[in-house]
Amino acid sequence: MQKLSRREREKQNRRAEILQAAWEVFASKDYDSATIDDIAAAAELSKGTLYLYFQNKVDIFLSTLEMGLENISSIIQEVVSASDDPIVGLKEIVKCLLGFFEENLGFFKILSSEQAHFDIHTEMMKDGRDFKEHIHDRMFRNINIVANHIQNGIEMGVFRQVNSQDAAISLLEIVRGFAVLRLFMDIELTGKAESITSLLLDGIRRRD
Amino acid sequence: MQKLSRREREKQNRRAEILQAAWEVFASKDYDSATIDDIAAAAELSKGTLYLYFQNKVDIFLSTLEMGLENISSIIQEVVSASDDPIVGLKEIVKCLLGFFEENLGFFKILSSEQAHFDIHTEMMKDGRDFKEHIHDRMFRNINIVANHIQNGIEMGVFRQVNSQDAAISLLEIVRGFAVLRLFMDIELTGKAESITSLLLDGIRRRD
Amino acid sequence: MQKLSRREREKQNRRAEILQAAWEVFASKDYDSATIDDIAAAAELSKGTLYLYFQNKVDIFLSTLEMGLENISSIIQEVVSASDDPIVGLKEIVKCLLGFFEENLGFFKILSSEQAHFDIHTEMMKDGRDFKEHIHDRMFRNINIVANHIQNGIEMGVFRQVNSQDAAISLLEIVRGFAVLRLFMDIELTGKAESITSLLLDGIRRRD
Amino acid sequence: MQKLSRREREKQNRRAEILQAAWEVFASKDYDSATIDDIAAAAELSKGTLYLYFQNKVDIFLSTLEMGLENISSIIQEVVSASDDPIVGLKEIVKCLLGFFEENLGFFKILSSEQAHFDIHTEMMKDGRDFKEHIHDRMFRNINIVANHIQNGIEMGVFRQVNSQDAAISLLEIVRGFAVLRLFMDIELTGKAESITSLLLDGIRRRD
DNA sequence: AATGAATGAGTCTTCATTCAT
DNA sequence: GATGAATGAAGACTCATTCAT
Repeated sequence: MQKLSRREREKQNRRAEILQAAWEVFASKDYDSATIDDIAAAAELSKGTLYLYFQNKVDIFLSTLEMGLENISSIIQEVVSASDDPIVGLKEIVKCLLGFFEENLGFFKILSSEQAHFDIHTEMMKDGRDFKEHIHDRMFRNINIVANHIQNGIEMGVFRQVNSQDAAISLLEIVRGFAVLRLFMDIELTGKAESITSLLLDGIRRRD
Repeated sequence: MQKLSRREREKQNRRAEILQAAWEVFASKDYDSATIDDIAAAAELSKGTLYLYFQNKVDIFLSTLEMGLENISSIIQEVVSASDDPIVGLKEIVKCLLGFFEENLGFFKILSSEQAHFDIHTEMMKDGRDFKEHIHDRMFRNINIVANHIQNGIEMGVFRQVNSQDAAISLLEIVRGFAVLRLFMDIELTGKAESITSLLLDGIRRRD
Repeated sequence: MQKLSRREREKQNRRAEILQAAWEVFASKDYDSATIDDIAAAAELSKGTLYLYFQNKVDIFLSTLEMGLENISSIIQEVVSASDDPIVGLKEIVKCLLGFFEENLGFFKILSSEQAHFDIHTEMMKDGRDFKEHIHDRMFRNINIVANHIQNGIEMGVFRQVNSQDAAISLLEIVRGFAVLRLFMDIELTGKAESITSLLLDGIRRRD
Repeated sequence: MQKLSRREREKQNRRAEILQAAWEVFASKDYDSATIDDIAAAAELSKGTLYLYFQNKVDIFLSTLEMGLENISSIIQEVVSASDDPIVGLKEIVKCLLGFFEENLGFFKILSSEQAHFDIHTEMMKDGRDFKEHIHDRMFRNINIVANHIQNGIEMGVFRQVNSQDAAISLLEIVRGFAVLRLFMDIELTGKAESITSLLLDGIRRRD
């Protein structure tokens, strides 16, 4: 059992290595432009070997996506856990996400472009349905971490009685939106943190 | 000259027909999944005919996108023009956009998924550079119509001194974000108008 | 009948115009690279019109070739007729052919490249067989004009008893060969006349 | 290293097999008429496999040509090396070339028809320029082997002071020319050796 | 007679996937 | 477990030819 366990561990490591390679490839190319050969080359493995660890190309792709979503989760979770003040926490979330996207523009590109086509891709897998839900779960987990943070602020009396999930979605989408623009315009992403946070906290309506 | 003009008009009509067909196809499939045959079939024309009206597949795609962006422009512009009260106007913009996306979920899918890959796609065309800027212009036009509306509100003293372009981007991205969710969850998109507007206007911070 | 005859004449003229355009196109492109559109554009006519004067692409091509072969015939015939001295005449033939090829490198390219594939091309026409023989007749006419000139020289006792047709073929092929080289090397074609004539007249064996 | 060497050898063999198949296909069809499918079928391989050994169709074609030119080189070189007497050697060269073309009418067809279009074809390859020069080198190598033989004869005092390269070109083109005729007429190619050699050695001018 | 819009068969090329070694 | 040669289905694009106007 010890031996089997080591085997298992090695298998997991190899899988992680491949995903890391895939991450790099998908960061620079379209899903369709990226080839299995590209990934194999990046992983310094042969094409055939990839099929020992993944069902097919979609499997690799969705697993990469999953990994990315989990990374985001970790980051947000960490920030949330570290903050006592809901307002400071919110600012930190925005800042961290902007930073993460800035550093991982490539991956973020995938996330943005494929989000809307999950259904197509997941249908290409044998157990696609499960995978689809799995990815959705990951996405909602991110939303919910933020929503919980906001809910917490509401309960503490710092935030008003908004729909915390809607607010969380809004936050995440605004950040995503600026990151997309970053692909075209020469804006400094992290420089937008202030402006975004201000909008989220106080809106645009004037109070006398 | 009359005759020439008719020819020209017919050519434009045929082009529009093809774009309409392409719109339908791209609404249901990935850029890569959609084939020229699909579009030809939808347009009830032969493959070769498409190439009389467009350079290549990318040309068809980007032209479709352009058409969609112009549709959005018209809608926002119309709403903005019709409203005297900045706050009411803002509510209307959100409501209309949600409605448009609800009705054109397919197109919106394209917009979301390919936005991040414009550069790749535009590079595939001979005069791609021009096209790239062209599409970007269209995107920014949408942003600016909303930004101008907000700026107007600021000048009228109804909105506070926010960065109007950042606010416009936020508005558009929030709407887009909810539309993406609509693809997965069974939410009523237009029902979110109230919640979104409230957030945009007053933020989440509590005022006593 | 007068009217018909004018019609007929006009038809021939139009045909000739098209062939002239085709000549120019085939001079710069492969048979396969040259498109009907190219020829139509060069002739300043519409695609469809070409089909009123020719069966199909192969017909245009072979007719162009025929025209070219007839041009060569005329040139050689003229030189031969003008010369009394067989040796001077031979020199003139070589010089004129080199000049013609130099001026019509494009056409000569076609001649060289398609010569070997006549069979394939002629098979593509309904009455291809006739055409094939027709073209061959034209080729042999060229050979025979030169052969007759040589035969004449033999009978005059100026040339020795060689097989005059073989000699004619040799002459024509040497000229053709240098013209092919001209496509690659920077040689002055007409400058080779002396060298070629000398070889043809006296060979390479040394006489003491 | 032994194993690697075997791999390498097998790869070369497979390449050679494909070229052999291509040789046969190109012998019976135009460059454009011959399809990748034809070659794959002849090689008893799948289409895709060809692309593991060659960049594209042009690459296959030019490589086939290269092989053919090298075959000719070998033949001429062998004959030249074996002969002490320049005159006998010259006769042998003519005889051997006629024999080779007789046996390889198909290849010779390619050589003749595409010679004039090298430039077009080589431009279709990524490293086309190199290839172009490469093929030209091969062509001139053939010319030069013969030219050297003649030069040798001149130095031995057997041939007169002709331009040896021009003479070599003439020889090769005459042989080529007869081979073209062989495609149309029912002549026995090898039977022409005597006549050709006589012309080359002594020309057509009568000596008393 | 002239046009040129429409056609669709035909080809190269790519690439995910398999399987013998 | 790892390899990479072989496969073949699939798709963008071209262009000779037709035909309604």
